[in-house]
Amino acid sequence: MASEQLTEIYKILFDTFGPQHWWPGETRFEIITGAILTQNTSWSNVEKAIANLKSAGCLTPQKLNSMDTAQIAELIVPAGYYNIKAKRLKNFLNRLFENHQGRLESLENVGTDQLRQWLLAIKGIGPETADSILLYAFDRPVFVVDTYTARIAARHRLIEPGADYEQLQYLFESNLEQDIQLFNEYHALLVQIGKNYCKPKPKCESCPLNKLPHTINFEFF
DNA sequence: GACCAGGCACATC
DNA sequence: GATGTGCATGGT
Repeated sequence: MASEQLTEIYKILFDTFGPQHWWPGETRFEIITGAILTQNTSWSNVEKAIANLKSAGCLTPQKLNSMDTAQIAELIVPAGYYNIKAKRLKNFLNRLFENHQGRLESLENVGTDQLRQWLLAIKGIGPETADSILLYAFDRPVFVVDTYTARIAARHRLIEPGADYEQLQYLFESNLEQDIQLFNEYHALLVQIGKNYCKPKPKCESCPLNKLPHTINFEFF
């Protein structure tokens, strides 16, 4: 049964790594900004960009919205893809000011499905970024899927290799309690073990999940 | 120097 | 609908 396996995996990960305290970020807007900046980028690089924005006093919707794309790009260089990410931040802000007067609090009243659609309609926000924002900035019970989630689920035979985002999300959401804190911790723990063991060149021999009764199959990768 | 990172949009077939 | 490519810095 998938739910039992998912619960067992969670237990091992939590016992091994402990609470991850996600999302790192002092404000809701910092979390949203980080979610866009971390697209296909290591968090250590994102931290430098966030620090630049903070020390420039730009980490609020109002301040960032008053800057042009080139100015933003300059500050977020360490995060990589800085031109496209500056545009994506502007896309988000443009929509936030058009529809909600630049007030993030105004989004609190929007239903989860509707908020997800609103986010996905912004160019540069895909399913993972949208769901990260929903879970970590707006405390909605949405499971965040990323490349590690896909690899780990496939290696443990929980899903077909090549499964798409929706299928992976359904696997977790339909087999776990709809618990915001559980979803928060689970995704963070998957990233943690992913970074350490579940890379394209995996280190399965020493992986804590290798103790599980079901085997990991390398043939797919 | 190669490989990888907490994706996404767009072109092409 | 599936597959390929550009975007870019910084750590291992």
